Amino acid sequence: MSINQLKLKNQLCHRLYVASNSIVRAYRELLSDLNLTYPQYVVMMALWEQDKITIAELVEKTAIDGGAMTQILKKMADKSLLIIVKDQQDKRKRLVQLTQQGQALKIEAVNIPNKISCKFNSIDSEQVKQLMQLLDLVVNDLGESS
Amino acid sequence: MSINQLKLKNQLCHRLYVASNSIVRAYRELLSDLNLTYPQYVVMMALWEQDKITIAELVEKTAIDGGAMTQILKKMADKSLLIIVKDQQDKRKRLVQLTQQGQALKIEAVNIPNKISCKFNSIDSEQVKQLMQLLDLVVNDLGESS
DNA sequence: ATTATTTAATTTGCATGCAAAATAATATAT
DNA sequence: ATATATTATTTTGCATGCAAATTAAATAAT
Repeated sequence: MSINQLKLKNQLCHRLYVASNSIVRAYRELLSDLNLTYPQYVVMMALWEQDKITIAELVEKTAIDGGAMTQILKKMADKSLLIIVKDQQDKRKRLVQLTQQGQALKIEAVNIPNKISCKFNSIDSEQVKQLMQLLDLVVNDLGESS
Repeated sequence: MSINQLKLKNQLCHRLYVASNSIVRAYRELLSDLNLTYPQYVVMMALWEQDKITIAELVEKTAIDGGAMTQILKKMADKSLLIIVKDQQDKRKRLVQLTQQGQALKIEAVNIPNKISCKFNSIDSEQVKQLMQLLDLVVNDLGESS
């Protein structure tokens, strides 16, 4: 019983590992046109939704590691997609703000979700919704312990 | 329409990204007892299923990148979990073989799947099965292009 | 048989993910 | 008010994931 559970075929985690790498890989070619990595794209999406937020808020929204976030933002600032300014009220905090170039990139990114959707032939939008709901349950169950 | 699709909340990929990191993180504490990282654990599971296979077969089974696999195997060999021997029939190939220590580790790992299962309170085994099936569909749809 | 092609692994360089330590600034406690 | 604790961010070190170049060995082609 427990021995079968040790098989890769029966493991949710390995499925997630493979699926996550697989879909990020699918994004990679589309994102290379925008000169963005996937985590950088996630940061852009978060900022397109709400601009001028703190790094902590960005970490919260994107679930990207804080240590990695510092590096990612630095590279994005080098590409003039955003600037990082000190919060005058609380000098520990830093605010991330899109440049015009960063805002403009949204127009080029608008079609990416559709292009990705086109790759899914054996799964309909209802199943995608279902999948996302199940994933949320998994994350919630795991997130409380940490 | 397309604009809503750009929101993180509506993106399957970001859900997968978060879920995958989240569950690997959950494994991390359990695996630290065995002195294994998650990818190393995946390699062990593959070898517990079938020992003495080529590196290419291991890459195929685990979906771990070939370049990374070289490094991972090197570290695992350093820990005396396995040895890497040349294939006498085809000297390009190398065979990966568990040591006694590597085989013995399986006994300590048997309980890990159960310990992980215990963390899932809001999802039953039927839903896990469903989730795995949906993930397989996603991977299949994406895998064919590459 | 010699050359060209393909296959199996390794190496290299870059971008995270993450834990842990270090910094800097604010808030708390006494 | 001063010492202590907490918060926000950065830094460091290690382990991948991945693309691209490299090396070695087996195959195919002429």
